[in-house]
Amino acid sequence: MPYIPTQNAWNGEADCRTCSVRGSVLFAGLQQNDFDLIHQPIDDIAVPAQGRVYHVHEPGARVFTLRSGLVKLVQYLPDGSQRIVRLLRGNDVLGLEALLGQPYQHDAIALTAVELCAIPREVVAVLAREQPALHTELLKRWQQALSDADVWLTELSTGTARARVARLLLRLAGPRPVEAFRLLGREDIGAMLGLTPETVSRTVAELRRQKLLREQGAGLFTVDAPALRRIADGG
Amino acid sequence: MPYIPTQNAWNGEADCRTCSVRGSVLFAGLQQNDFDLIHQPIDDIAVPAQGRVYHVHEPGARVFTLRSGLVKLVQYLPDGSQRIVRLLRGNDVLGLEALLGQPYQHDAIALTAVELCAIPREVVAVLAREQPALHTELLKRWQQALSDADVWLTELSTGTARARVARLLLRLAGPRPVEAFRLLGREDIGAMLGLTPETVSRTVAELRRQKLLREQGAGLFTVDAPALRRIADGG
DNA sequence: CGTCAATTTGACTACAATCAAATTACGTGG
DNA sequence: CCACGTAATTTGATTGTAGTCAAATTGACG
Repeated sequence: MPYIPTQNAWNGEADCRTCSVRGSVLFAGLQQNDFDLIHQPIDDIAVPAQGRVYHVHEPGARVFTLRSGLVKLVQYLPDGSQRIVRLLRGNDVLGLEALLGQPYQHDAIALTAVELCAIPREVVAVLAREQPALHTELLKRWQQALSDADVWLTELSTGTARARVARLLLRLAGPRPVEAFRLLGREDIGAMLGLTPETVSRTVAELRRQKLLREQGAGLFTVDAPALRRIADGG
Repeated sequence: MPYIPTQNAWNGEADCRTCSVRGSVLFAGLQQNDFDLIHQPIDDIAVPAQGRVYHVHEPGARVFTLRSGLVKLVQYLPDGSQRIVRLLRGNDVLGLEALLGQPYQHDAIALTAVELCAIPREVVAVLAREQPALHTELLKRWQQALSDADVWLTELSTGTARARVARLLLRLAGPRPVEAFRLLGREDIGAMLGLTPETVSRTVAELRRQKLLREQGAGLFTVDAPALRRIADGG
């Protein structure tokens, strides 16, 4: 049962010189004439929640910049069970493997409604050749992804269920836990932490009883960051 | 107790135009005059078992090519416990983050006696600029590392202790499990799989009783690959 | 309001962690 | 080469935590 019926991406604008990629860190510093080098369309894409951005093993034709929303990268085990190996949010890049002519390594699935720019790999290749700055930026993204993967492994796959859930909540809450955030489905959380949905449910429920996780209404939550950090660090 | 007394690298040859980096996949295709671009020494380094290639947070001055031996990349949790996030073997590259001017992200520790080439980041940068082929090769290495990290997480941090150990053994045995291999210490195996040394010991012992793992003498082992695969896939 | 899926809760089991002790392997110096 | 001391590994007994299976509840959506 690894396969969820595919909900395809919705293709929008055919060209987006004015689109916000230009404001994204990835493309910051490009001049107008750099955009003249682009001979293929950069698509502006919207994907609804649960929709697929790309499918594992699909030939990697485009690199994506995430403009808004949340995307999960999923990998499958032979027995059909799944593991979420990374979460991507605003301004993250996905599908970098396309630049090497490789097929995509994961299923990329939208967790919320998502907007992204789909850039043909040829376009990125050309721009990178002309613009060393963009090029360096790409390398940094690659390294960032790698570093994320390592931290993900270390933090979210080690320790008790309580500690793992605490670490994930801190991550979802963001660097300064001022604003409320939306909680993910129990199954997704389980797939990130290597736990069953039931265990996640129980653990979350307990944290809520202890008021370390508080619902603000409309499915939005805030955390008691210091307390969670204690648990995360093995308190 | 996260710190093991550092055993430093042993510096050897000051220059190695004739050294085997040239034969490595990374530098394959370079011409003699490409080597003329090198104005800084490429050191040939030997590190004894348990020695450190580099230390986490140390400024990343050089990229390394592993010529022989086995290296682990280690990351630490706030509580001092450690997790091995990758294993590197012949012809793998480590310390790529140095190319971006970043500090090293891990402790790189030799599991066996190790030989490697230490290449100043400036050298790689220059060569990469002159030789698009090398450049592409670098990107591939980066992507490879990322892909390894994802598989590592999915395979080695998911499922029962039995399944994890089975997957690790298959990995250590190599693609075609013809030749014998050396088993790692129980603590290291534990740090890779997220298990305690005791659990690893018990699990390994059971696999040996079932003759799915056989000692050939001198601490060398062979596996019953098909049987282990069944266990790995949740049989 | 009814249906279906997701979540919660409960009871029980299985598995791995922990603590402790015994044994083995290994490097060192006699 | 052997004896010793130390570290690593194995084994045992017990506890604690998470998995499993099942049922009840909630929630979303038509």
